[in-house]
Amino acid sequence: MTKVIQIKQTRIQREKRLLIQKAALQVFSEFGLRGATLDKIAKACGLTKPNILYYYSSKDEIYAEVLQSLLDEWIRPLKDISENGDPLTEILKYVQKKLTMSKTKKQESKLFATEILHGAPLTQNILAGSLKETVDDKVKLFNKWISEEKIAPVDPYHLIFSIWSMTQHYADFDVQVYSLLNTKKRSRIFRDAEDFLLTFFTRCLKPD
Amino acid sequence: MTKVIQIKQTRIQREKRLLIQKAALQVFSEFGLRGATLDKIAKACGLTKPNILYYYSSKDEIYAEVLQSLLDEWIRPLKDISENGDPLTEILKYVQKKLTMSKTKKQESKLFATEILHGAPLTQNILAGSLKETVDDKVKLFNKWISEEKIAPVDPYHLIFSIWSMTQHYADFDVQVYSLLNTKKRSRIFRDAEDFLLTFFTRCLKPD
DNA sequence: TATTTTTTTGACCAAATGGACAACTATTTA
DNA sequence: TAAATAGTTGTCCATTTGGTCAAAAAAATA
Repeated sequence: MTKVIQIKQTRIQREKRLLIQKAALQVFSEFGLRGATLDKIAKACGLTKPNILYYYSSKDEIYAEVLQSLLDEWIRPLKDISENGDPLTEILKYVQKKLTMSKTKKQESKLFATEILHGAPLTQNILAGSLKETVDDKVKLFNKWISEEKIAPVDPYHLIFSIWSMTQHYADFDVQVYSLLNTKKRSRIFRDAEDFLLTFFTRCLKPD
Repeated sequence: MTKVIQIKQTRIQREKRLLIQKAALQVFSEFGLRGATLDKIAKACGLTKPNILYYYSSKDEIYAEVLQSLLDEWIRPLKDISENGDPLTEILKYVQKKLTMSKTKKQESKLFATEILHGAPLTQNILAGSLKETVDDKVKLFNKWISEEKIAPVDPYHLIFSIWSMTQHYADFDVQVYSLLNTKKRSRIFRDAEDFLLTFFTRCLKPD
């Protein structure tokens, strides 16, 4: 009568879970948690609804997992800012990485934005936990660079916010950005944005 | 048998429609179009669901009206940038106004962000219409200022995007911003943000 | 105040949706 | 290859939700 608990994932489980996650990311980022339905996710990955519920016990569980795996990826580039490199170069490299992510990980960016926008019901503890740790760590580093006069004295927290907002804008608000540019400029949004941002941050961070 | 069509709004109609709009803004900005329910809106304004549907024929109609009245307000400060003032001062004033709006019109900002994020289904034509007109107009002005060497040569479109993103960040991502700051800094977010942004844009836009 | 018009609401409906489950099929494993 | 385990699906159910409607209540008007 004892129920056997399965420990190791089978090949099929790995494959199908990944398939579902991909489809879910797509659907969640387009419609949000509430707008997304299991039927939409099912259609997007070619499985049936009960089949999806065989791998995940609820819609919320899928959402939580997609969000979790996204968050790890989200924090990483910030961690990569190195104490040893040239301060300005390190920061500009971070800006570039974030901008690239806006281009290649648009769905992830939008899903993350939607989550925060609606009060981060599932993310609060991560924001206040591992993300805060990393941010505080880098703030300390930035303050060190400032005291050594290697970058201009600006509030490090707001500097980080400005990098996040300006880069993520090109993913989250892409519809608006596209609407406002003509065809010519549309084809080189990311090149222009990179030029702009690098010039911008260089001017702002160069020590006096 | 002819149905009499009512032209003028009664006092009660004006009052109740406003009441519903306010509640709807609150609910839509917190839950998004799909997450918001008529019951939630009803509770938020103390009316019954059928009563709400006496004033608006559908949930979508309420959403459309709330969004419309928000958009007008949204574009206005950009229009106010004056050709006659000092270029840098005019732009900094605009930054300040937008930042203030992030503080005082948080719900509006979030609702707008959610709409764009999810593809701007109801806003596309406005983005490509009156907003684009205003933006193009100001881009021309900025380019004039650049050619007169009154501000530094930066891409005016991306300059506008940067102002929007950095200021709106404090409304849309408030949960994240709050989570990452300690109590001391939390109490003066907007002061610090203003300092940061004004320094930032001054450094970037001062002609060489 | 009597009549008409506007406003309000309880009860109801149909569609959408998250999820349960038993029966069936495919895959592993012994 | 037989037994056991994993995977799949059609069918069903309960809840939520946008919206209807007729009747009652309140307000405006004559």
